[in-house]
Amino acid sequence: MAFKYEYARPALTVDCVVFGLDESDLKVLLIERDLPPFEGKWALPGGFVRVEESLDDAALRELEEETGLKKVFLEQLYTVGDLKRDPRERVVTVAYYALVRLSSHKVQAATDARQALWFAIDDLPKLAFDHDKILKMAHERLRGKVRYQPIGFELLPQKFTLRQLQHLYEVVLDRELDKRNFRKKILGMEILEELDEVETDVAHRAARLYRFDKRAYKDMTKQGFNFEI
Amino acid sequence: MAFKYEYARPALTVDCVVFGLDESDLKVLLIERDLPPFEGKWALPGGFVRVEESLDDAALRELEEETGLKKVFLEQLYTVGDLKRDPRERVVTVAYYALVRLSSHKVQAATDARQALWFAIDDLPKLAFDHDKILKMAHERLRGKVRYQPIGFELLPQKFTLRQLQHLYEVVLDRELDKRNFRKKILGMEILEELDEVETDVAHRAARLYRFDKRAYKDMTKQGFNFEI
DNA sequence: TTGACTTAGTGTCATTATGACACGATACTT
DNA sequence: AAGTATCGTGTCATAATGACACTAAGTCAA
Repeated sequence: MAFKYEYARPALTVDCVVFGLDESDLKVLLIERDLPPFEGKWALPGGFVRVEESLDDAALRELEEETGLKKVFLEQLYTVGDLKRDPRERVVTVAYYALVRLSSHKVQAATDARQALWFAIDDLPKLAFDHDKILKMAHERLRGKVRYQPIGFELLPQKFTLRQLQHLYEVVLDRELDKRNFRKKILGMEILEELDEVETDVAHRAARLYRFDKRAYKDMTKQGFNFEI
Repeated sequence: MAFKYEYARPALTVDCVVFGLDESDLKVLLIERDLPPFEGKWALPGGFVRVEESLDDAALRELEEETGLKKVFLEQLYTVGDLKRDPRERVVTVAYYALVRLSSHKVQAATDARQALWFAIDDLPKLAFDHDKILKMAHERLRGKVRYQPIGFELLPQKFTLRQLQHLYEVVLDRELDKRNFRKKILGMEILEELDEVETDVAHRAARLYRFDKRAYKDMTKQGFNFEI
């Protein structure tokens, strides 16, 4: 009990909503808590912010400690500070959301977590604290932002087919898109690099692979281009 | 020094970027600090979050204490927690932005502030801490959000002319809009209530007054309507 | 009262963007 | 060789956008 202050201070934590995508669903990574409160319950990965680290660093550190994930796309979401959200004491949490390429990251539980598991967003367990509220906000943010910022690519492998890209938008936006119109629109933006490769290991005609051309996108935004699906 | 914790805790504050609109400019409300650090410098109104109040309440309280403003539109913006942003110690601040009807609120400096003054957004003084960075974020958020959420009305009197509404968008978006197209678009949305009143005290033909019909807007959003300028 | 001045209020048309829609080509499987 | 699954492609009707100019109404000053 070495730190003393004149006025009471809320505890400060970070929590992360980690999204991933597979062939069928949008998924969220949850951990099973290994400590009270809510021991044994599912929760968002997260933990206390250290006094000598930035908020972003805290989120990245907790993510790695509890799930093994590194170098993921991470953006701040919202800060929640309701009075009774933690039964122990006043805790303010800075929530983040992260997007990961599901196929290329192995998750592994570690500190403070018995296990880390992917859940389909339509089939979630009950969550500890007010994490269901945070998760819902993150989902809404993703749905909104994916339409006007090219962040969806963070959910796909670096090389992907147009089918996969369309599938991403269909899953995140939760509605079907017309194949021809989608291809017309996304190719018309000229932000995809067409590769001389096709997908492998499929039992039918293989589709061409593309890569998101970040450079081209940045150049175009400077000239007033707006991404929009 | 009555409060002791096992680990060091950052201090937690709130800061508010308050926007107002007059006949010519978008304005921001700043206070002249009456206490160190940055005593005598201009800054965003804000202050420490009490352990028994929510973040939103803290923002509203600080706003009233330092500027006299009550019952304003307020939304959370971003949480900033860089290590050296406050010279005294680690301070994490939850930033908010507020929109007020400039004409109907008198501002008055109080606690911790020598004075509170409106500054045109293109003619700001140097600010304390990293408040210029926060202000810039708030401005970008406003520019972005005003296009797809009907929050601009918070900057106008309850009864306004289409000229004033168009002027709002021109000032916030920083580009000219075509009068006929603007009127066609906004009236076509059917979210404005046409009043049987015209503006007064103008030295030319008086324009009709309108009022934002929140009820109609809410009903329409439920049916999939999207506001967009 | 009249003429000058200032802003209100209004419609068309060309261009562009959107959204609906179907089929032959290709590659793998049996 | 036939079967099957997905790839990859174009047209057309409809809707949305954006450019553009004049008359009407009211105030003010001579």
